[in-house]
Amino acid sequence: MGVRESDQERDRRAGPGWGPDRDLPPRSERSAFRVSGTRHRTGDPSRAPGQDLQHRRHDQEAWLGRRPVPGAAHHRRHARWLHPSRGLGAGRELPDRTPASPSRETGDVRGLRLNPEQRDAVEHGEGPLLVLAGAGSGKTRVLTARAARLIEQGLEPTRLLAVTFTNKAAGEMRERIEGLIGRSTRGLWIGTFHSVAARVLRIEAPNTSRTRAFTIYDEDDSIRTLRDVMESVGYDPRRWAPRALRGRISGAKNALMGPAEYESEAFDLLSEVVAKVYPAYQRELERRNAYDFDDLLFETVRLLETVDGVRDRYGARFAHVLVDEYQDTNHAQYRMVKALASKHGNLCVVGDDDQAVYGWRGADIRNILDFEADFHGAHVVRLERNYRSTGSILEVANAVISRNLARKPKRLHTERETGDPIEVVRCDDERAEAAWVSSRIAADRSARGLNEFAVLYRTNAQSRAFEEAFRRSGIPYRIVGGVPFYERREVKDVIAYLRLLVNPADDAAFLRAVGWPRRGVGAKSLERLGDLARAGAGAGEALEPLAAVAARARHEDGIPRAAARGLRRFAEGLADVRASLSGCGAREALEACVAAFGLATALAEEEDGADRLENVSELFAAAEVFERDDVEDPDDESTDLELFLQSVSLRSDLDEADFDGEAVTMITLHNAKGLEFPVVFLGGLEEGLFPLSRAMEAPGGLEEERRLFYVGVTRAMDRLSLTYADHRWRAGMASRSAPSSFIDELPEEHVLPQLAAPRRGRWRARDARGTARRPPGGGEPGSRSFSWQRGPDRVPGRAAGSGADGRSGPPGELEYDYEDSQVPLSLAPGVRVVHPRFGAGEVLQVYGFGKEARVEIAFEKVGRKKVVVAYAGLRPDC
DNA sequence: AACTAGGAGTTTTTT
DNA sequence: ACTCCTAGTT
Ligand SMILES: Nc1ncnc2c1ncn2[C@@H]1O[C@H](COP(=O)(O)OP(=O)(O)OP(=O)(O)O)[C@@H](O)[C@H]1O
Repeated sequence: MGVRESDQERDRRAGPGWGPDRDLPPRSERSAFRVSGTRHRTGDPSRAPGQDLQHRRHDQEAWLGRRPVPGAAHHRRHARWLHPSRGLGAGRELPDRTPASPSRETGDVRGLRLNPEQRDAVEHGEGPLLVLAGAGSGKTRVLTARAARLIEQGLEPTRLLAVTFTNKAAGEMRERIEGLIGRSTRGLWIGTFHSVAARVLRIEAPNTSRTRAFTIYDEDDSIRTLRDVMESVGYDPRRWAPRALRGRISGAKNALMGPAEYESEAFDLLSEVVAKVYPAYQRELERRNAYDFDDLLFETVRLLETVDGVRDRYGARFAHVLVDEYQDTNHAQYRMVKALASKHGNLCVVGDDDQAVYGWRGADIRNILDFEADFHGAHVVRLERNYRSTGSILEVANAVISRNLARKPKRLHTERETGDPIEVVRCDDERAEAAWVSSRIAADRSARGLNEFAVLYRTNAQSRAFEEAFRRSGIPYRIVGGVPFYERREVKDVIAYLRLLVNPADDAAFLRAVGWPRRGVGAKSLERLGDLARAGAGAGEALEPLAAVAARARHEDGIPRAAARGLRRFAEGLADVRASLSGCGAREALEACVAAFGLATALAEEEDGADRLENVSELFAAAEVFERDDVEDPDDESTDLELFLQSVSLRSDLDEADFDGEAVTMITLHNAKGLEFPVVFLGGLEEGLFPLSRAMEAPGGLEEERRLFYVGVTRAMDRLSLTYADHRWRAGMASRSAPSSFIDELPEEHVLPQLAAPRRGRWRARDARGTARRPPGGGEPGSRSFSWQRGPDRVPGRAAGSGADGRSGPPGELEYDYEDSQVPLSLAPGVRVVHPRFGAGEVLQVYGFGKEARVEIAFEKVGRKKVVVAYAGLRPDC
């Protein structure tokens, strides 16, 4: 995962005399070494902390003269967080002030250049502190420097808690602090709210209803569980979408509303259902020894606020609490912070209300705006100088954000040169957009390293076109976030076995594992198994885990012979694996499961078996190098496997096989918050996509989208290009869209006159002839909300003329010919056609183009059907 | 029980 | 496009 690194890089350069860190090879190589260095530690918990440090130092020496073995770099956990823009981009800034002496000895972090306000914040003593400042003003630098300074002044790292909003930010902060103090930050609690909460819950397990080995349910697990629960409470999951229920419950938990509170506030039909299901769902999670994401926060707050002594214990344990991106905290997080810092009030939060982009998750900007009133006597620092971007970029950012009405005015200035104007590029479609970006990068490649480029976008789906373009032109890239590989079916399946090993009560894992590979156990048998569990429990008693019932499944219980055997063997297999494991290593456990249940064989036989196997072997690699240091604590006795699984659920680890070499970064705007890149391409600036129409449905949605745009703009250090496409494939259908309204908000003087990317392929609009055929209103009323929206204004004259082949088509039609397109499309919604078998009908919807094109047709006789144009033999009905 | 086709709902953003 | 679920088939 890419994260801002240049700061750290600069910080390193700041001190030519800074301990062993001087003369570092490029970042990536260092991480490569860390891989081998830290591998020793994995699975060797007996090693004393001191030894560990020595190891690290040893590695550091090795950096001086050696280059790493290529390929050794995979999966060192922090490596992934390194900022792509490390290196060149970062180096253009003058070195920071040189410290008087190597800081490792003196404990001086002031070699890091800080302006007076920043220094004020860094050196602020006890008591609450708020740094409220705009983008690129050095907030994170302050937070990091402050942490480093506290440690250098002798505070044990274990007594520091630093909380961030995303995993990337957490990893990055650790890196930065380590960079500053030149040694390991072992024992420092640093992580996301969720991971910190999970850790508290592990340590405090005796004070909770769960054991230390609890499972963390992700959204998918939650929904499945809810479905089960709904059924047992008597609601039909087809009538009430479990997904919607989950949303409500999640919202409630983040507002710290338990089932009882929720019930009293039920206000509509759905919430009445929720009120019934919520308590049952909580009981079920407890039975399964599981928490869902939101429980982590909820339970931690409950623990801190209501269980005697817990809050004081953590209050005493942490002398200081630091929170980054505070504007994105929701109520539960706020209460958690408050409880943790209540004893001493040493709470330092930094944030920017203009970058609040998680409202949809319950984040409340008031947390930061009211901080002063809330934490009495808080010291407030404001930073107004931006150190990141050129004048043009900053002006654009200022202009954009000033459009927001619900906002405290704030203006950033920079001393940097004006720089190049930003550019806005119009493209035909997403492929043209991606092609333009990639040709741009290819052209600049000689001048800049690929790590200096980033492509930002609103939705993950947009990465695909870029990916293809980069692949075509041989430009290495890395995708941050996206669909994580552990969300793939096969990976989840394999992980289910591990989960069951660790937490036998995890029915969701049981159901997954028992269903794959096939072992003669079907839905009926599983239902019977559930009956058995119910029969075995007395009234009010918790049901026995399904995995346990499975161990004694018998034909006499009404389970088919084969199924009963399958169940028993499954249970035995698990028991065997459990018995055979000598240690608690994740890799070891994985291997044992794969071997015992023939998982690899089963996978290999599947459709894209090779790919799936590949993914599973990546899982192996991830398990292999899993390190517990980030989650390690003297009070935390969890095993490696337990921690590994929890990390997986928290998405804090594992990644696709990304590598640390030179590569363009592709990342969503949300994920990019907090990062910086010399050259930024921000794609998809189209009305409906960005600002995203769905997001605008919520109150304040447009302003939040605009803040997100502001975040995007302010990621750029030197150059910024915005692109939009006239046509785009969205959700399986072609759409046209207008340029984003955000483009109109840009100050002209800083924008290069519009460019248009060269055309690729052929999107042709046909009009003129046949206009009469156009259906009134442009589409079928029943056919979703889609319409071609070909206003007369959009199709000047005969557009691109008739097709290359001279054929003309119906009106309002979009035609897209890529090189391989052989079937010029002459279909559009509303057109009447005749099918050789189904007869006459009217086109409702067109999916895809060329050979792949399919149309949905409402036939007069047989109703709606989807047919493949290339094979259907459709003729116009005239 | 296992497989398959068809359908329905999603495709914002993240922990 | 895509995944997941359901219903109907084998
Ligand atoms: N006093 C300073 N002197 C030189 N460079 C600085 C100074 N303060 C910050 N910077 C640089 O400015 C850039 C932005 O800093 P930082 O990331 O800490 O800002 P931020 O306020 O956290 O930004 P954002 O809100 O956008 O995440 C970094 O490259 C950092 O190294």
